[in-house]
Amino acid sequence: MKLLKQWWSAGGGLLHLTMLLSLAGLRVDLDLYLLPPPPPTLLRDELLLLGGPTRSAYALSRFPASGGWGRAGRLHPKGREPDPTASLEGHLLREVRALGVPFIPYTRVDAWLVHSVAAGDATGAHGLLGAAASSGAGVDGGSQAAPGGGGGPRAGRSSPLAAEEEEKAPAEPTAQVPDAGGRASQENEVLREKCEGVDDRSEQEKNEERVSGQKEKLQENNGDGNKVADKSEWEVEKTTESRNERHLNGTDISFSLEDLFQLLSSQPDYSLENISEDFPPVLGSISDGMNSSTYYNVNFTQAISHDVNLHEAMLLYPDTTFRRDPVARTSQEQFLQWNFHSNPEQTLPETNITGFLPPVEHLTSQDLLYDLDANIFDEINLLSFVTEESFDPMEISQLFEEPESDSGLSLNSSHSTSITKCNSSHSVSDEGAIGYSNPNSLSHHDLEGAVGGYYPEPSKVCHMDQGNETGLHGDLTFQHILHNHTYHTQPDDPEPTSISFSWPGKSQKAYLNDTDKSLSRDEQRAKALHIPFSVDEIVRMPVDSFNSMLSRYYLTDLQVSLIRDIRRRGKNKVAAQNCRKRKLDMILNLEDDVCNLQAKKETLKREQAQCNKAINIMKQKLQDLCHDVFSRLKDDEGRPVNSSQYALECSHDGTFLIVPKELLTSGHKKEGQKGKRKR
DNA sequence: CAGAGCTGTCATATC
DNA sequence: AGGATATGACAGCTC
Repeated sequence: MKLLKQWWSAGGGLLHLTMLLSLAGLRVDLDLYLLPPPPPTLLRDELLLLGGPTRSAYALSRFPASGGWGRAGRLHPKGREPDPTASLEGHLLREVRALGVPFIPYTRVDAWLVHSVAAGDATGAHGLLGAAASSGAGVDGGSQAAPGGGGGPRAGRSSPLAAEEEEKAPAEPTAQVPDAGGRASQENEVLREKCEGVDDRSEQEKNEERVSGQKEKLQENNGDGNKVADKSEWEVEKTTESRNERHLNGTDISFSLEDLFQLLSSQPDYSLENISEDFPPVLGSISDGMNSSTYYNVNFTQAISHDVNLHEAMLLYPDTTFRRDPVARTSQEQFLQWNFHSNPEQTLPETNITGFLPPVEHLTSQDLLYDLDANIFDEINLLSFVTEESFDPMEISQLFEEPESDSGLSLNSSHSTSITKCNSSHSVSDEGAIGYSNPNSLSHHDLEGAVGGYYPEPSKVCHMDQGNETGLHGDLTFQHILHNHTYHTQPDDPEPTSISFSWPGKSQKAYLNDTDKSLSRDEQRAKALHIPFSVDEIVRMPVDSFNSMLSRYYLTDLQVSLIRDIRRRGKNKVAAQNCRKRKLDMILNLEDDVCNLQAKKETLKREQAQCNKAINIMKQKLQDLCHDVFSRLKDDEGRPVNSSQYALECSHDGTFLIVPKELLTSGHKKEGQKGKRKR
């Protein structure tokens, strides 16, 4: 604790705290992963505390004015409100605040932490585990597990996992601080050999033992563990929520970072065993008597000493720290390099540590850290919204800042938003939707298009750990949905079935950026907030289904707001496209009409010309006829009739009259007035 | 670099 | 009255 204070005061920063926790195997990540967004109130408050302007005023402006931790609002279908403090975040916040740290971001705890929940260890036997699972990996947040309950503050130490590992571990000499890299390497080798010699079982065996051990411990500590395990999910939620309430009342709030570290040291999978393979043996123990694991022989104090200053690390690794090198290292390796090698000349062992941190589907804060800049603390709050490995705070900030958006709906668009299924043997099609139980409304394709999300059933939360498939097989179907947020950029991309994922031909960041570029902004937003539906679903969903979906599933206000925005924008986008299409059609139709009318006009003109021509012909014929008639006519005196003075007029009875023109003109005025009849 | 075209989004009107 | 739809206007992006 003292070191933590020093570390913080030295500018180590929050990120280092999270990194340390992450190194310790807890994997307290800056990204949310399974977590809902952080509480807006906290975000605002902590932003103020941080004193840094947010780059996402837009995002903040969209935050609901109220809300609790994470999925505030709907923790349970019955409407039970969540326990705002029943979470690891709450613990950490209090703990770190006690250290004078103004802010701790929303954290992510997954992997083995979740196992305790999935295995029915909701009694809080692991204390922190329960808290972590309840807040982080627990899909249903605090309703799932009892944070710090049951097992009490030292639950981590009494963890069956810790006990189990301690039994397996040989007596290890007291950790010593390495004085040089070479010595550290030697010790590391020795340590690795010991570890390998002791723990040569398969991961699956260990996981099975862990699960069984958790259950046993559950029975020991709570006595009703089986009852809890046998209870319905809703009942389990009630039980754990009641524990949360107890926790709220302060009866068992004594979790500390020490506990956290101790607990971490007892976890075999993700922490020290693997760390020890790749890092100099950081020996010794936490000075305050923390029951550090002798088996793993890792000292967080040393880790802290190696990882003193974020800014220093940034200066030392200006090029590599925040850039993913696709060829030489995985992101985890880079992170470790950044985190542990304050000496730039000290090279990182090229050991594959993917067993420590599954890369693709579990890119964690380490990944984020590459993208953080010197103003990283201004972005920490935004990191809280980051739920995907490919997001960095800038991206998230921009996501919510940029006024223009691409909801990903296009008449011709075919964004590939499918979730990569790491294990193709587990289909999601027959398990219903991700928090969307209407089988008629959600197809398999829709599921693949879901942008993120979690399943609201807390009991189904578990980490996608291959070693635990035997014990948690029934839940694995959802694990792909819950934990695998890798998105194909190419539909034909082979499914990443291996934990060791290599970024194809380009840097990880570039790859992720490209991947994200394939997603619309709304899709990215939905992904960031773990909206358990695809944008396409949200938009195309019928109104009734949409409304029932909003009311049926645990969605935070922010999620609901985003979903509605996505639907509104998507609908409007389609409407705008249709409108433009109609407008274009109208324009085209009008152009056709114009052409048709012009053609008709020309036809009429031609007809008119022909008629005029015919009329002229007729007039000429009439004139000739009249001339011929008058040439033959004689008056009474035998003189020829002047055609200029007289005109022929045909009467009704067929007779012709020779009428003087002046009479003809006046006769028009006076009908019936006729001249003299001529023959 | 300017401009046209396309697209997404918002505000508002209309249904 | 409220939601869905239509549309004008604007801005960003691409060519």
